Amino acid sequence: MALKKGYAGQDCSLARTLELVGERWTMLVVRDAFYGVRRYSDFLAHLDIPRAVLSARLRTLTESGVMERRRYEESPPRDEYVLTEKGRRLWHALFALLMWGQEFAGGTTVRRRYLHAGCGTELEPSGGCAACGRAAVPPEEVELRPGPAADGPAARQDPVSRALLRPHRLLEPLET
Amino acid sequence: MALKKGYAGQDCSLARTLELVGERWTMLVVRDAFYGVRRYSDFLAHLDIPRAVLSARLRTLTESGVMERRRYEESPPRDEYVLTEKGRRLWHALFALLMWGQEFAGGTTVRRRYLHAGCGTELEPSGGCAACGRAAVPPEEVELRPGPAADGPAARQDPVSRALLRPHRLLEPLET
DNA sequence: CAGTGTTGATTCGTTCATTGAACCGAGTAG
DNA sequence: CTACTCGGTTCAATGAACGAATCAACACTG
Repeated sequence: MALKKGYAGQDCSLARTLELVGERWTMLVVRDAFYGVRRYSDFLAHLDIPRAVLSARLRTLTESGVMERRRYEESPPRDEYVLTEKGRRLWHALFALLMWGQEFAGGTTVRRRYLHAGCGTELEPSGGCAACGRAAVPPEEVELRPGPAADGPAARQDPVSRALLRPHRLLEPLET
Repeated sequence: MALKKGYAGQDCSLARTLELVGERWTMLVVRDAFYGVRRYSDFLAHLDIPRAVLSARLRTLTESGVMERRRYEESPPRDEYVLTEKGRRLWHALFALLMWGQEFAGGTTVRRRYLHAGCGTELEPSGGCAACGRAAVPPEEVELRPGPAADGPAARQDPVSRALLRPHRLLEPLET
């Protein structure tokens, strides 16, 4: 996991959470999985992550039950990595971190907007929907849309980034 | 920050957030700050963190405006580290990670409970209060109480851990 | 059926971060 | 003067991340 002894001695839910998803890159892999990324090569292209690290992260995520490796084609054999229920439940934590970054670490450019699908309202920073009165919108009901700064000069040009310029339901496989 | 180039190329709120609070130990330092820990030696005793790492984390947290270093005694000169508004706004993300760990990474033992102070209701996993209908309870209104497994055999014995066995309002300085 | 391309990796040398112990300096109490 | 506490820094050893190269399985092309 992390370094020498994990967070030994910290018998705390947060420490245990960080053992699973607190390593470098792990949360970004999970974020991409919410965005609909499923294939090794797509994670690789979108994250600019060393291959060895991506392999290691996908392995620990599947071993801990956050993601699941699934054969979706027999010939040629192709596997995909998808979030399990356990993984999907990370949405609120991930969204909270995202909103915090948008407010405090971002500057002014909004690259992506998160809407409550159907209702069409933008999600609250708390992850709820003001229009519906839902305190916690599950990721299946969230639609991702490009924000005003989505296609700016600093935008990435890989296939995944381009695919994310189209409105897209979270967790649905991405069309690259 | 992190390794060679941070998360260069990931122009995303989440990546920027992780640049600030995604390093090893950082979130645990922030958690302790919510618990009321303020002094270098108390972080050290409670976290079992190498001194060099604690110094580095406190420095980056103050440099990025998440925490503030404050002189609270002139002779002998003593400083304390407290969360800024920017830091306090991390509460919801931190609480979401905590709840996820309690459900999925914890086992069955609940060491701490989080109540809406005044109202006395236990917080929802979403961070809201069902009784008051508040979608997002701010940390100032959260009371921390020991749960059933708080004083179990695996409990730490440092002064900070012992102080946390008493009911305690978040962010209030801890009496050690 | 040899050559080329794609996918999903592993291996390896270099660079960087973490660890834990030792050390240090300011200040104070005895 | 000595001892002790607080809040660090320094240092050698270790482990993780990086990026490039390589590899194996399979499909497609000519």
